[in-house]
Amino acid sequence: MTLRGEMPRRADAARNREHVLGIARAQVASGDDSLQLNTIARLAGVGVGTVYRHFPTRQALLEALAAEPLSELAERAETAATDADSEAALHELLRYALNRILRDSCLAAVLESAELEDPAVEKLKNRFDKALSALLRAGKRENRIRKDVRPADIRSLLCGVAHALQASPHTPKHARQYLQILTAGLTPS
Amino acid sequence: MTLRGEMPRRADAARNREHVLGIARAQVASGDDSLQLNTIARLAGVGVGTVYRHFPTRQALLEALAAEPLSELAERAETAATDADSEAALHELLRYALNRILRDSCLAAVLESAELEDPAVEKLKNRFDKALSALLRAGKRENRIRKDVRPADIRSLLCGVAHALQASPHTPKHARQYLQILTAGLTPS
Amino acid sequence: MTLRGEMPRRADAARNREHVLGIARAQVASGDDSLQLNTIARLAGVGVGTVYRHFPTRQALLEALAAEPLSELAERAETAATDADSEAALHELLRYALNRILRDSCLAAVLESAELEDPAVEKLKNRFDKALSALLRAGKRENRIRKDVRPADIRSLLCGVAHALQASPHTPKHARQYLQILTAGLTPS
Amino acid sequence: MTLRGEMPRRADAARNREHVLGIARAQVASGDDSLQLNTIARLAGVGVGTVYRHFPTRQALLEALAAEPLSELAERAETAATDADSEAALHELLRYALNRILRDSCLAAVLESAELEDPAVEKLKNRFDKALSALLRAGKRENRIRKDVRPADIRSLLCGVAHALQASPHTPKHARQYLQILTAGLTPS
DNA sequence: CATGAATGAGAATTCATTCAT
DNA sequence: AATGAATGAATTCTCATTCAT
Repeated sequence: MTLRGEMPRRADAARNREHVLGIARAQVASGDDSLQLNTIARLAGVGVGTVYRHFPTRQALLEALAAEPLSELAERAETAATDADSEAALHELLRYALNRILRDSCLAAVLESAELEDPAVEKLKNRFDKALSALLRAGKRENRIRKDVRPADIRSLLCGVAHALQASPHTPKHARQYLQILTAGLTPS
Repeated sequence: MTLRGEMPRRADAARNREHVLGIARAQVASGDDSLQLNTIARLAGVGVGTVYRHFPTRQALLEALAAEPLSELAERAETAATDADSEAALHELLRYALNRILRDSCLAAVLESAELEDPAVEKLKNRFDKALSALLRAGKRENRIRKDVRPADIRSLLCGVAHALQASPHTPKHARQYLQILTAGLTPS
Repeated sequence: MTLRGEMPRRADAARNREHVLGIARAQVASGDDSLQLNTIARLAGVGVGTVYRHFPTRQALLEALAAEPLSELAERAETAATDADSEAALHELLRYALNRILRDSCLAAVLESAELEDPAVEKLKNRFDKALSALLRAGKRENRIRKDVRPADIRSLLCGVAHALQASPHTPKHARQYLQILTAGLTPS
Repeated sequence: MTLRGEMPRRADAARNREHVLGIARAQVASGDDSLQLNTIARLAGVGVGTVYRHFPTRQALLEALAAEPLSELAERAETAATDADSEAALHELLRYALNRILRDSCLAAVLESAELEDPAVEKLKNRFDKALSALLRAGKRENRIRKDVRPADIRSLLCGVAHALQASPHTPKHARQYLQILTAGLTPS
C-alpha cells in the first residue's frame, strides 16, 4: 500500500524526501515540534529549497509526517471494526491510538485539525472515522457507549487525554489510568 | 523616614501595572495568547521597559493574569469542600473550573505547569489542590471517586477536556457532554 | 551526411521554443513583466532546463519576445518611408508604435536598450532606425521636424510617453493627447 | 519649515533617522534604487530593526527620501505661480523639476504614484499640483498651453521625459532638447 | 535534447531583550 | 520609574542557475 498519490518521479528525489521526513520525525520525536524548515534542511544536509519543494508549507510537512501513523491507525481501526468482541476491540484501539499520539504530536495535530491540505491524508482520516463509527455503533447498540458520542469526539478526547498526560512527565501507568477514565466515561450513565 | 524595602508601590506604578494586566487580559480573551510584551506595551500606551519592569518574563505576566481567576477558583473550591453534598459540590466546581479555563488560557497554563515563579500564585494553586483533595477524599470514602485520582490529575484532565473542546468550535452543550464523560469516568468501575 | 552546425532545429525543439514564447508573451500581456524562467517553464509544462536551453538569459527571452512586434514595426516604418505624405506617414507610424509599446513592455525594453544580444533583433532595430531616419530627413527638409532629432530620440521619447501613460490607468484618448504633444513638440519652434 | 509631522522624540533617534536617510539617498544617487532595507541598515551601521522602526515599508522610506526635493519643488512652484511672467516661470519650473527628477528617482516615484502613505508627502504633492495648476491656468488664458493639460499630465510627462533621457547616458544638452520638445508640445496646435 | 530536482545565497521581516535618555 | 529606540539573531521564503538523470 502506498501512502502518497504524488510520489516524486526520480529515485534520488524520493530518497531525499524520505530523508527529510526522517530528520523531521526525529526532531518531533525529540520534543521539538516547531518544524522549522531551514533547521530541518540543515540537519538533513540539503538546501532549504529542497525541503520547500517537497513540503511547500509547514502543514504539508506535518501531514506527511502524520501519514504513516495515521495509516496504521486507520488499518487498525478497520480490523477492529470486524472484531466480534467490539468492546475489547474499541478499548484496544483507543489504547493503541493514545500511545501513538503520545509518541507523535503530528498525529494529534492531524486528528484534531478540521482542515487538511493533503487529500490522501484526509482520506486516511475518513477511513479511521468510518471504522470508529462502526465500533461506536456496535457499542451504542449494546448500550455500552453514550448515544451522543461521535468519531470526532473520540479523536478530540484522545488528544485531550494525551494533552493531559503531557502536562507532566507521565508513566505508562498514568496513561492506562487516564484511558480507563475515558472509556468509563464513554459508557452511558 | 519611611521604610524603603517594604514601601507600597507608587500609586502610578500600581496603576500602570493594572493597566498592562488589563490589556494583556483583553489580548488573551481575544484569542491571542502569544503575550508579546512589545505589543502589549504598545496597546497599553506604555514603554516596553515598563512592562518588563512589572513582568520580567512572559511567565510572570502569565501567572499574574492567572492570579485572579485562580484565586476565585481556590475560593470556590474551599467553599465546595465545606459543602455537605460533596458530590454535587465537586461537579459544580469542575463545571465552573472548565468554563474558566475555556475562557482564559492562562489559567490552564498555570494549572498545568509544574513550576511557578510567583510564590503567591503557587500558594493559590496549593489552596485549590488542598480543597480539591478534600472533595476527592470525601468522594473516595463514598466510593464515588476512583482511589487513584489526585488533585493534579483533576487539573490535568480538566485542561485536557478544555483542549479537546478547543480543537473545534464548541458549544456549551459540548462542554457539558465532555464534562459528563469526565465525571462519569472518575467513578470507580 | 547532413551539415551539423547549420541543421535546422528539431521539430519538437522548435515547437517547444514557440510554446515557451507564447506563454511568456501571455505573461507579459497579463502585466507580469518579471519573466521568471521557472514560472514560465511551469506554465509551459516544460522543464526549466528547456527554457534555459532556448533562452540562456532573461535578455535573450526578452529580445525573442520583442522580435515579432519589432519586425512588424520595422516593416511599417519601411513602408512609411516610401509614403509620399511623409508627415502623415510619420504620425501614423508613431501612433502605431506607441500602441505596440503600450501593449508589449518587451518592445519598449528593446527599443530603449543600447546593447542587444541577438544580432537578428539588432538588425531589425537598425532597419527601423534607417526607415525612421528617412522619415525624419524628409520632415527636416520640409522644416516640420527639428534638426536635432535622431531616430534614437524618437525611440526614447516614445518609450517615455508610454511610461508617462502607464503611470496611471490611461485611456486611448489620453494616449492620443500625449502623442499630439510629442508630435507638436517635434516641430521646430 | 519642518517636513515631518512625526519627528522622533529623542535626539539620537532623529540623528539615526537622518543617517539612514542619508545612506539611502546615497544608494539611490549611486544608481541603486532597490532600497533594500537590510543593505541600508548594514551601510548605516545600525540594526535592521532600526531601519524598520523608522521606515516600516520600502514605500515609507521612498516617500521620506522624496520629501525634501518634493518640498523644494512645491516651494519653487508656489513662487513661480506668483511670477508675472508665467511663461518663463513655468519653463523654468519644468527645467528645475526635470533636473531634480533626473538626480533623484524617488522623486519621480512619488510624482507618478497615485497612492501615498505619508499624508505629509501627499500634502506637498498637492501643494505642487495647486501651484502648477495656477501656472497652467495662466498659460491657457494666454493660449500658450493646451486646454486639456492638467497638473497630473505635467507630472507624468516630466517623468516620461526623464525616463527617455535615462534610457541612454544623457547630456545636459539632451535634457534641454527633450524639455524644449515637451514645452513646445504643450502649446496648442 | 529535455527534464525538473537541488542548490543556497539573499531578501524581507519579526521580536525578545537591553539600555541610553 | 518610565520610556521607547536600538539591537540583531532568527526565521521564513524566493528565485536564478546548475546539473544529474
